[in-house]
Amino acid sequence: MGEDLTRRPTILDVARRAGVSRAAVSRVIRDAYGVSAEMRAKVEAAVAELGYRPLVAARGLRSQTYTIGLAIPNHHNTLRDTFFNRVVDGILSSLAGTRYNLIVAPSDATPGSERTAIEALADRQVDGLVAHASAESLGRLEELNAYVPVVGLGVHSAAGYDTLVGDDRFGAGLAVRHLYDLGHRSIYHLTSVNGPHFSDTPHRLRVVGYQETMRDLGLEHRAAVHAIDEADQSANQIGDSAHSVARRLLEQAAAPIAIFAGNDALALAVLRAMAELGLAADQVSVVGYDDTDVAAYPLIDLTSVDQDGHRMGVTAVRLLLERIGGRRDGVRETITPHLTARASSRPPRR
Amino acid sequence: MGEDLTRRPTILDVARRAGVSRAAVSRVIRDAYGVSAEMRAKVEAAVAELGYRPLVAARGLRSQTYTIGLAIPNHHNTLRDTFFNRVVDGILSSLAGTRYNLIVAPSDATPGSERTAIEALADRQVDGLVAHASAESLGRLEELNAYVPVVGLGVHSAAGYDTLVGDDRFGAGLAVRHLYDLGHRSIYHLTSVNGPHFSDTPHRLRVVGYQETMRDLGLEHRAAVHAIDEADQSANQIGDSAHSVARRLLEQAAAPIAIFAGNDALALAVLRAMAELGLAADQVSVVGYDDTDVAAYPLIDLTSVDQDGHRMGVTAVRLLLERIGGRRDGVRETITPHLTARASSRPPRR
DNA sequence: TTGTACGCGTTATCAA
DNA sequence: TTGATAACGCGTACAA
Repeated sequence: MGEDLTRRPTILDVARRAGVSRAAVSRVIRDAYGVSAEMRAKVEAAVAELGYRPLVAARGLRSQTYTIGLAIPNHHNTLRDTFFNRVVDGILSSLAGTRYNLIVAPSDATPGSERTAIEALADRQVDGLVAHASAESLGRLEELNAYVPVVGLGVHSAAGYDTLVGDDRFGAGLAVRHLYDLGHRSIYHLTSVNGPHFSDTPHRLRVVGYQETMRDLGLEHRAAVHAIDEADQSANQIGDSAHSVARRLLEQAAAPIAIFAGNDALALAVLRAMAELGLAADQVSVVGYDDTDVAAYPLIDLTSVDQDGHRMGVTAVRLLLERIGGRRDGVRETITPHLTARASSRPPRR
Repeated sequence: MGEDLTRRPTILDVARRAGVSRAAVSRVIRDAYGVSAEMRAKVEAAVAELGYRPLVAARGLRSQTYTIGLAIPNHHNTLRDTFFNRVVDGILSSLAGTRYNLIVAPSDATPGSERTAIEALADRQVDGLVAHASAESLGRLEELNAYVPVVGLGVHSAAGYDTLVGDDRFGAGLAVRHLYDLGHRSIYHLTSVNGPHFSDTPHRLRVVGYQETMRDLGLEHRAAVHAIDEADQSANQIGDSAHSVARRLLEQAAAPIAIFAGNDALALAVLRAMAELGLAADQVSVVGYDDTDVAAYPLIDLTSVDQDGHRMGVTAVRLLLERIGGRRDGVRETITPHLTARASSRPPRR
């Protein structure tokens, strides 16, 4: 046995072992046309004995890598939402049974980290790229789209590549109408202003949806948006900042009121302030956004709007496979959110 | 401008543009020895104009890929813990400023998914592989370690590769002693039996640590382990199962008691049962494990043992770089956990 | 049905 | 200091 264990076996090792040519091995591996049963048996035996696996890099140099790349943030917030985990779930379930693998490039809050993650995937020749991009990376995604199909998650602006967004205006409407249907008329909105790029962001669109729906319900004169500025705050302080804003709001407004929060973290800050002030759900009703795992936990029981990350993952894969299959033009898909009602929203006490 | 926008620029495109050889461009890119200032300027200009980036696959065929691979589960539990997010944080922070990129291969609960993730990274020639492996993959990691440095996360069994574990026995001791120091003597343990491989798993080691510490404290006759069998349960039912076990425990035991839960999800089930029965922390004190984000949320305020995922990530990178730098033998590193005391643990009411 | 030969983009070696 | 050329592992025309 002249096996060299310090080196990964190559297609040539397999060919020698099986006593055939490299081309023959290649054909068996890819189960291409023109392989006799005898040849197949010999080669497969050699492959198994050596534990041979083709190198994606070498393969990718001539054809595809059969890889889908996903670039997402991995920020550590006080309450981490599970949205991207669900997206990953969706992608994995769609990819199961195909030849494609998923690799994820996570980014942190460091400047340039998001760009690094995106380039890392492009440099590794993914056959399709799904990216959650902030404003700085949108242009680069456009360029990359010339070489590889791109799906932009949460990209609301126009783009030459496929985009996939949750319908935040609609979702905000769901929250407001849910509270309205319960009997609430004093419905406030709590939002988070994160950074200088506030337009076309999910939070901004939820504000718009809130205002539109209040107007449609004839409540525009009672609409009030309270904003938390996350710009110059560290992760741990965000919760505190939201908490103090929520607390002030609760102390000033006359119960019963309802609060639609721009995300679950903000909603939890409200719940905390409520607990401190001894307020119950029929005095202050709260609806969050994202439907994080925490929201479903029985002691929290927070009504929340679900963006359906799983479906986003499934849809992203479908879009990529369409583009890989030949579609040229960019498409925009919208995922309609739905509301999960829980104990935090109740009819107002009379 | 004869630029072909449908193709990624190659090193040859750059060489032609700059009027030099491919080798020269390569040297500038890798800033190797023997490049004149003039040559560097010409090449860098051409690189910038074309937006050239080297292909990792082609590079990897001759040398390294400068890639660290991380294989981790992405399971959707009712309360998702944030441990792996912190590991990613740690890896990213260690890799910042180096040439290395991180790519993650997530696995789901599908049979073979974990193996697929590990192979996907190996097939892509990562220079180092960090993997959270269940029992089925341990052998394969051993094989792969011959070709690429491997770090096994949470691998307690002996192995030829580097392993990195939290000291679960010690962590369990921290929890028990914390409750003991508060004055508790009736200290129970709630654990989760996940699957057939219960030995050498973190949960099993926490049980051992619990029993050892109870013995050291002279409380062995009062030690009692209550187990939840997750084996044939779906993700959503786990919480319910834990909840009913917790509820029975609370109804049968005479308060004040203390419960050390094998993880935060189990601890939250206890908190929920306590809320239903109207029990406070001075009647039932609870300590969890993992220090998830939820634990720190003020309305939950759960005392918990922290595995320090961030440090695990940092350490994993250090181990890999050591191996890449030449170390041959496998090493075992242990991360010492620490306890964060919160409102869920209190001195017992007298 | 099988084998030969070339090319993919890059780096390493050697010569100039 | 630079350039020509041979690898790296694999896929695929083309020839046999």
